[in-house]
Amino acid sequence: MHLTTLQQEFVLHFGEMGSRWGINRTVGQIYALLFLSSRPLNAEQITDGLGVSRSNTSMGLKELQAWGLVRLRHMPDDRRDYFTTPEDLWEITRILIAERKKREIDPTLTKLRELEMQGPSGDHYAEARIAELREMIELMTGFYNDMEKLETERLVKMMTLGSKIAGLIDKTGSVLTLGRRKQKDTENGSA
Amino acid sequence: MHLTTLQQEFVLHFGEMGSRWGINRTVGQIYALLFLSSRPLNAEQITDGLGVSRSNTSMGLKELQAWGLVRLRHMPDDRRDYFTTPEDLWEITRILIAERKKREIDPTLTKLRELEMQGPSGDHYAEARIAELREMIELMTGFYNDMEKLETERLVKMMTLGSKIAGLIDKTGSVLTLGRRKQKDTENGSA
DNA sequence: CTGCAATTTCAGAAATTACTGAAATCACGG
DNA sequence: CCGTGATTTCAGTAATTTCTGAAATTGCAG
Repeated sequence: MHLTTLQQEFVLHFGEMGSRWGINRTVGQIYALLFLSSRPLNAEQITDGLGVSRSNTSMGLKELQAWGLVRLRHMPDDRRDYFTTPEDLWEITRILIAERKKREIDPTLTKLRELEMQGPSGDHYAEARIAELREMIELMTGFYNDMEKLETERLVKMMTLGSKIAGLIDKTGSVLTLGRRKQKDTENGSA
Repeated sequence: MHLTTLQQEFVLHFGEMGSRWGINRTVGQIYALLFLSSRPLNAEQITDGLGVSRSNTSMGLKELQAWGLVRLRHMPDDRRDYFTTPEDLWEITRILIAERKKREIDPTLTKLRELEMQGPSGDHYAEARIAELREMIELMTGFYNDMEKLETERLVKMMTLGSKIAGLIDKTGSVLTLGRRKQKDTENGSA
């Protein structure tokens, strides 16, 4: 496996970023390599493409599979395992967000609820702060659940519209018409 | 500094989650302690509340200040530094998102642009994949920039509306009126 | 079964990251 | 200035995480 300069640089960058993203260098590199590869790769190709040990590759692939970021394929007349990343970037993004939520947020939400279940502690301020935090997380994860359900097409449209989308909502929470407004501007709302 | 059981548990949880959040245990614990504290704390109070070394506290506070998650206060007739977290959870959330974007996404976006600047590499597939990734990140960070500007009130409304917001957009990207629709349903759109 | 290639596991080594205590620096009041 | 308390720095150590090579396991073909 010879890597092009482009692949090299990309792979190294993902390796370096790995620690910030909560994965280790090898995992980042494996993912990067598969991401740029037009065909599935087997563990040995990855191993010598990256210059790491075979066992390290094995562990890295296992972790990527646990994240759902890498898939197993098989080739005719070859019993080795081949790996790919999902093609669709949106699918990848959804997976990433879902997994990070699961690992970084859900455990805390559970813990906060647990603490609230324990009843009065005498520390009113702390209790209030914990409740407030739980509520915010619930609001945000609720919103996430709604967005998660949307088809990609609609999400892309939303993102493209950007802040225009917020113009649709006034501060009371009612939805306003915007653009497409008929002749009479009389029935206006706030902004 | 004696911690209540509630504080203890919360602090320990944040310490454990720290590594998943890209901070170390002590930093997580310091933040947690300040978050639950109704009054500013000085470094010594933190140190013995958590049972870590004074120097560790100092480094942790420095990191939290670098994140913008902790603020310095001063008390009359006391030359020690006191620390608090911002009160407003939305402000905290904005800071967190902005900082994570800065650390986890911006460097990659820069790198991708850099790679594209290097011109043709002969690896069409990799080039296409990199361009595609850059475009998606640009779309998402662009959307983020728009959302970032909104007042909190509007954001909350948006999140509360949840998927209803997406109902406003049809797949062509035009904005539909929804609810508030006058008597004539004739001019309808898709959903 | 047996043999062999592919893969995984795992104990220890290597690398990285976090933490401490001692010394240095800072900053203010006298 | 000097002295004192507060804070930071930093070299060394401790703890944790990552990586390796060897051994174990898997699973398939003959």
